Amino acid sequence: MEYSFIDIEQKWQKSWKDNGTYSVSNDSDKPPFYVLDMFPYPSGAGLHVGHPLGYIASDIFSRYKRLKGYNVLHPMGFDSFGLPAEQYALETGQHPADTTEKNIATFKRQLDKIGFCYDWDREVRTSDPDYYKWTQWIFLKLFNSWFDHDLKKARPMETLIERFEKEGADLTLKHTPSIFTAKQWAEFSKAEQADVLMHYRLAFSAYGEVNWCEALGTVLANDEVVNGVSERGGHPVVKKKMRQWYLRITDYADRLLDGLHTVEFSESMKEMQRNWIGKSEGAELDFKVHSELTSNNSTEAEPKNITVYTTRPDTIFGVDFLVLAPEHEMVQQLTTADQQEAVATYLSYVKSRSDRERMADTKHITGCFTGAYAVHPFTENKVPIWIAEYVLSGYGTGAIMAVPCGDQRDFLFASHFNIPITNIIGHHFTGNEAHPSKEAVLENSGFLTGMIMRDALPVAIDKMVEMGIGKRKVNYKMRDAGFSRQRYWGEPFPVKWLDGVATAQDENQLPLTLPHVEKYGPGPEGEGPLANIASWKEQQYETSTMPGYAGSSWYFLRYMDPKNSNAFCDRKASDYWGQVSVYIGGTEHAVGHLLYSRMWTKVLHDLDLIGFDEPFRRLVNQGMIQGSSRFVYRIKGTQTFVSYGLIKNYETDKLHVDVNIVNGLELDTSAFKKWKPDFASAEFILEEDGKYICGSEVEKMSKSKFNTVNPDDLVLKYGADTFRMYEMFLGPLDQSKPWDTKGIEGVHRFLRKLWRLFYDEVNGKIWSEETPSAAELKVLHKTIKKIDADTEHFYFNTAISAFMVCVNELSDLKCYKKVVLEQLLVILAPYAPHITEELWHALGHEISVLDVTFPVFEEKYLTEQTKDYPVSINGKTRTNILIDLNAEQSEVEALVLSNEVVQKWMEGKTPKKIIFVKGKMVNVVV
RNA sequence: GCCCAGGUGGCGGAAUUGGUAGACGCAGCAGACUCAAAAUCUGCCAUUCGCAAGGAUGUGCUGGUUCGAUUCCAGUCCUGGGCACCA
Repeated sequence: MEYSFIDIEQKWQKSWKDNGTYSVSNDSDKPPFYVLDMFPYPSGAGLHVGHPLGYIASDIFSRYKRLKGYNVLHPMGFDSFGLPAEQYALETGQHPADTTEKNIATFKRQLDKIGFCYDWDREVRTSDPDYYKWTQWIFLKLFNSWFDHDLKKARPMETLIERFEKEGADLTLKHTPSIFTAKQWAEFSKAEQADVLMHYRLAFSAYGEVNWCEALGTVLANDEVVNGVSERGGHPVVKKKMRQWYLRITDYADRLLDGLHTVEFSESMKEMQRNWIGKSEGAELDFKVHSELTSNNSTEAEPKNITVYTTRPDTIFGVDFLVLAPEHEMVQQLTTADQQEAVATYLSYVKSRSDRERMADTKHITGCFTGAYAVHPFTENKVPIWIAEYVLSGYGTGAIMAVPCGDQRDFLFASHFNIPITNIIGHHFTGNEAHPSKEAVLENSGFLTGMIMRDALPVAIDKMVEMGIGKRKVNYKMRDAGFSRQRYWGEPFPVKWLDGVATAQDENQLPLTLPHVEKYGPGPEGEGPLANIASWKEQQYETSTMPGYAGSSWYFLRYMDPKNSNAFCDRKASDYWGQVSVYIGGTEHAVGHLLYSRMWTKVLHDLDLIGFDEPFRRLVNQGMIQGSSRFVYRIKGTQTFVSYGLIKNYETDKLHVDVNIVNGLELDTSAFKKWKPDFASAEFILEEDGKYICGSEVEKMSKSKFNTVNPDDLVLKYGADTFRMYEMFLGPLDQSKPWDTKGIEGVHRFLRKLWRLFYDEVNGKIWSEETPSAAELKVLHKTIKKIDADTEHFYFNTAISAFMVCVNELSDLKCYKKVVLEQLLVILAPYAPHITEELWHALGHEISVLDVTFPVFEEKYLTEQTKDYPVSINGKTRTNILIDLNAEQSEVEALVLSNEVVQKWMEGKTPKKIIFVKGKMVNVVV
């Protein structure tokens, strides 16, 4: 009897569906276990082999936990708001809702073929009004909450208003724009009060910079800006200030850091989040602007101080200049008359540069002197004030004190502009490069001279505080998260602008549904497409929409109670399931999505809406499946293609070619001619052996690079079980690897070989009721042990090789015994659910192999008496000697030294030392 | 530029706690079965010297620690991911 995977897979997929095998109840005696995938954005290109990698892993794990006796929640849904659907709408005029619907249908059909155990009754879609009603509802919670720094938690705005009514605000209250008394508060106008409150709301509105493209009249995503111009049309892009919504995630910075101690994320993942949050401790320090300036710019009465942020106040005596971010608010005021023109030129240059360019391009040192000077607070020397793009306005105070002898960027800047460098660390500073250290002894440093820098740090701060020119300051690299987009395909804000005051809508009126628009282009003044709708504008609704991450910041909660129309998630449901037990997804979400969803969870927890404040107990990262692109080389201006080995002789253009018409590196030239009409008349210059060899490169898998492989084709040809196991067999889950279909045959052969343990071509059924031998039980239990441990740790590639070893060994032993085989089926079921279900029922079982218990490994079958010890002389293995496992050092030494090979290598010398590690090895040192 | 990860045969990878480098699989080679093919089975398969026995070299590169290093440390090169409006 043949292994006909197509029939088997169809049969069981239908059976599981009909019997509701995967439906999950919130009411069970079993302990809950929640396995979650990062839900996909349903792109128009459909699923490629990269998508299922994590889904297969989570599916295996879910089934494994089910066999281990858990009630497993394993849902799937779609992150269906987003930019690509809108861009597609712009190009084709098709409504994003329609294309999204279509794409989701394709995704679901493709996912189902792979045999995942999702409970589709719990599916969520972020673009569904029944879903985004609750996204808007949570937004209102954020809007109506503030972060109480005394209690370190979010509280309703009413509590803050009460406080203002009773006590007003003093400087101890973070964020307050001014100090006021209770009486003054009462006298504020509504707009003034709203303005103060806006400084506290967790979702707030403020002005911020966006990528502005004048020619397109629209705001662009970073992704849409390539080399400083718009991707569409290649128009110039500049930064522009616009009113935006933000989430006050910075208030949660410390809790986001602390929370990392309570979760199982990889150390590198935690490290990335810590670096993103970027907590640093230092000081803010005021520099007086030199009085010369007042005479130059006499209109300004009093020169302000420049406040810099530094993590190294100990290096204060090494300050040779100050640098302001070009966007710093004091730049205009500081610039002297003769520097006006130079500064203006520099500012227009900076406006065209992205933050990324500004940080990455350290080879070109740019900057401009303002003409102004500050006064050093201790030496009273004149310190020139510069502006430069390497100082970013968003970090610290947007101004730094430059210490060239200790900071490499400052050093390069000083060298480039010939600014004299003060040395405060003696011989540590060579004059060729900066010496960034905290261990050097300070010289030439006034009251700090003679101290080690590390010790001088607090002394310096104390002195600055005492003089009233500085204070300790904790700083975060993380900024508040931009939360609005001038786009159509996202959640509308349930907010109206009444007399310039953002006014939250009543939650009973939710959802505020996304209205239909005629065109998807921008509104006037760079507003979103919603601004083109007269009725929307008349009602004074906010015209921007929420960003992609809004819906994905809480979807894991909705799965617990997906149909609830009275709450985002019933408290009983979230208390039953609790945190996500294991969350699986790519590291590309390391900082964005994970931080946002962690923040939302903390807010919901603070407001007592859920019982946990970290969403994900354990995080498993899968690597990216990369595409292996192939290239052909066309001689410029012709239809002649040159094989890779010969391209040096010609001037060629490099073109992507479909990987599916290339075998290894050899192009199928006739398939190539048929591939695109343009190439029908293609001619080739071939290698000596008559082949056309393609170039290759590893890149992101994408339709435009013609390097995608569709899982449907593979499932059709080899079956879902083979496909699932092959994806897992490729390598460690967390490692990125290029896709190569070549090896899939091996896994398919393995499943057929498994099949032949049950069925013989001639005799049909061959399994027996015989009692297994010790050797057979050893093979079985060795495998159970390995599979159990590897599955728990997501080491699926080694688990699969253990299955292969097991089936190879059972075949060699001609073991067709039911007792052994049925246990093998159970442990294999998570990996290959279809074939195991088929064989399990063939063995006579009525219930599904999903609902049995994972076999228990028993040590007694594995115990060994002896070991074939590797014996090395001076660390080089020379021979193996079979020794009793219980043998002690002295016995072993005697056995080893009497060995012929050992004696030969010892060349008659006496051993200095014999190292014996029980159960491992012996090493003789001569 | 900054942050994170990775670099082992022709290829994907294994060695999970410092202890026999190359498990398992692909590709390849030789053979068995077959009229033939497919399927299946058996053997070989890091490089190099050697008829062989056996030896030397070998985990990106340069050093270090150790009886012993793919594994630990320092430096360096290369590749991939992220860097705040792609998701």
